[in-house]
Amino acid sequence: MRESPLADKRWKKSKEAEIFASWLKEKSWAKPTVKNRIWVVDTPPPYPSGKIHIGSAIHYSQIDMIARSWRMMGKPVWFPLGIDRNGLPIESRVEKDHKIKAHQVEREEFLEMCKKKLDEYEAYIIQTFQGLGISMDWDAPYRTDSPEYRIITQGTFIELWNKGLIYEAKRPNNWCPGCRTTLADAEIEYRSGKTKLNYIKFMLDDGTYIPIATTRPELLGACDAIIVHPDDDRFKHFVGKKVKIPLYDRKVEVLTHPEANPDFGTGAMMLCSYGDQTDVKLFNELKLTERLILEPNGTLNDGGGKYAGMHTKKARSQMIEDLEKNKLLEKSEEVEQQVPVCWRSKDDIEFVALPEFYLKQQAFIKDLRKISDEMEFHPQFMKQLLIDWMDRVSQDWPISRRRFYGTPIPLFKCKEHGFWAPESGKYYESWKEELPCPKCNKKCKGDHRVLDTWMDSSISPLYICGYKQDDAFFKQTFPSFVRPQGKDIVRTWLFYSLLRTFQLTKKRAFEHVWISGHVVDEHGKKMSKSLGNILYPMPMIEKYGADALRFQGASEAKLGSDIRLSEERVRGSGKFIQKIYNIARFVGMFEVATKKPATLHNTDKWILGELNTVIKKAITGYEDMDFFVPANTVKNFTWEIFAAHYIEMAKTRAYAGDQSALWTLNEALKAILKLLAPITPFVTEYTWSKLYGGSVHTQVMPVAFDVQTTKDTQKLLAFNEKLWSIKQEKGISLKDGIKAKIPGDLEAFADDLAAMHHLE
RNA sequence: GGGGCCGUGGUCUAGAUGGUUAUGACGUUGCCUUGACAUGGCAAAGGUCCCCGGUUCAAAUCCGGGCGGCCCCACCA
Repeated sequence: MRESPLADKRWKKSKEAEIFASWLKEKSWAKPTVKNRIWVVDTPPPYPSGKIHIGSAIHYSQIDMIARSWRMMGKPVWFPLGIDRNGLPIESRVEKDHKIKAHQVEREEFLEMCKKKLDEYEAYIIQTFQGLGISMDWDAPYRTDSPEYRIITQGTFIELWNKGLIYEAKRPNNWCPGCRTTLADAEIEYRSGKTKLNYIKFMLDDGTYIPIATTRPELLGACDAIIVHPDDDRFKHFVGKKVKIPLYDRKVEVLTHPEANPDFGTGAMMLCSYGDQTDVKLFNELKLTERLILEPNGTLNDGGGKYAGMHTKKARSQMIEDLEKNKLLEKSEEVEQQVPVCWRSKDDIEFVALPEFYLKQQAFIKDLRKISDEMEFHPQFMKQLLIDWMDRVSQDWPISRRRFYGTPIPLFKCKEHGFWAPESGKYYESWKEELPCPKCNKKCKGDHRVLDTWMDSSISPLYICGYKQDDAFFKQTFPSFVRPQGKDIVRTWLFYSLLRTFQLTKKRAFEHVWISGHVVDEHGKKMSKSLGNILYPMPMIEKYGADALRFQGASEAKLGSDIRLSEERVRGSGKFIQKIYNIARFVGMFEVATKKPATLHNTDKWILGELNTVIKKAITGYEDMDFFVPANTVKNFTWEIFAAHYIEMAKTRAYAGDQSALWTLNEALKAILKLLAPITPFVTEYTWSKLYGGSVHTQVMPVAFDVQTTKDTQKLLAFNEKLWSIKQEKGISLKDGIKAKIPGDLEAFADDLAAMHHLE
């Protein structure tokens, strides 16, 4: 017996910060210096938005569990931190905060404002992540807006440009009026809402009319044809005739096309440039005259006639009113509609044709499908999200954005020779640079546009592996070990990363892809401002500790399922953290027995046998990166069997100094601490270092003990519970003596059971 | 319209390859300061495992159909 090295009666959460500080000081997670394979985690670079959702906190904690557990399985893991700093949200933030519009100030000045804001938000991310105990390489964070990173982004652009995989084209595309930029299909979401389907009369000269149904009357000014189905007898006599566009003086022809569904609306539809993708397709197919009546800010231009200057929504209501006045509106009915919106600003998407750069992707789908089969998905079923998206890619990727805070497009335009790319390996701020044309030596202006931010984030697996920076490191690391990410960005980050990596290397980007679900509230509802159910990580950490939050994140749901979270649940997990501490405190009361005794007591053999099963199951879980398995397996064993039954049985021998009991207590505790270390890094580190010295995180995962797993567990538990129950019925204390017979098949544990229950 | 996931006590949840009293948490009730732990321990109450049919000696677990929920995808104006 001795004073337990764990003097405090309770686990103090304030220890977490001290422990983290010492990890930082020792640079515990620096880039491995080994000669062979290095296991690189392609961390999702968080975007500094000023807030951190508790879902992100759980998400990154789980990714940390991947890094920690694989380190403890003997792999040299590098877990870098990246910060995703390019893109629109920061621009909107700055515009709001300073009450300006980006194009109203000098570009240089605007960029500086964005950078300052990003730095501020970034510090908050780092503070939160460190509070969570995340074991990233804190000395070498990369930033996607740094010149070093942008050199690589631009370098890969130039490489693909030179290969002929990037081209410029003017075609109607998704346009976000709020963000004033073209968007890729992957950046579009759909919002369901009610809208009016208006039945409008297109008059013929003879006073008859053809009715068409539309949800977008504001585009009448861009109408260039009416179509009806070829087999639709109702409109046969209209085909080939000219009808007058309501509210406008122009006439358009009635054509036939199978795209018109006789069962929808009136069966006749108008084609306008551009109401939706169908319009885009048919304008092209029928060679109609394009009229672009929408301005980039979402208002109508002169093509809108007297509605010029109005925003589409205003124009719509005004025109409906005018149609009604002129008796050109048959009726309006409410319909349910899926409206495409911008995934960032949630503005309604318009279709606008502007010259943009495109990266070829359709031609690579076949190869990417093959590549997908070479990667292991955790969980397996998430692979379907990727396959589904690839099956639906219908056009090339528009990659240029008419914004400011992004990687400048490294292209220069010669009036005579067109666009050309400079040498890679240098950072080009093209929008303010001029270079001589390589053909005619005339000064060329750089392009003013920037790249879609997915163009830079999608090369993270290449960047961190040292692509075009450190060939030796690249050989040790590529393809990277694992891509962890949320399911919501499969069609963007995952798909684009695979595409870009394949185009540049002809290889898969990752060995493993790990995809997690969302964190939702305790009833499975999405956390949102309007529901008032949002939780933030820092208050939770301060109240219950990072270990409690992390354990909750690991034990609540299987990999890929949504994780339910509430303060109640986190508090519940905190109890288990305390339990671990109490068990360690108990074991610490005895001198550490490091020498294995020649023979082990049957009770000790039994618990080690049970522990063997737990070790095997937990490690299988870690290999599959599913922390639900180790978290719950180890917790149940530790609490329900090891603490509740084994410790009580072995206690008397422990106090008597029995070496078999003491050795077993220590070895079992060590195994438990190691198995839990990736999930609850703080309490395990503290107790391990106090009892055994050093860090639990540099240990390797436990291996099975040399004992047979017995079938005694259920019988032992039943016997103990029976006696506890009897004592309760009799109203006597647990320490009181009782007469009872030990069943024959528990004879091997007779002495421990007799001592535990005070059998007479 | 297509696809995915799912439907287990008041609430939430576990349950490869079908097998005796269906797991755990939170909550509820009762007892207990037992030489780690009262922010604890022990015990107890509480379930038609969504419904119908099938396969089987045996189904929460497999198959078919239905009902319901969540999510993703999709150009029906």
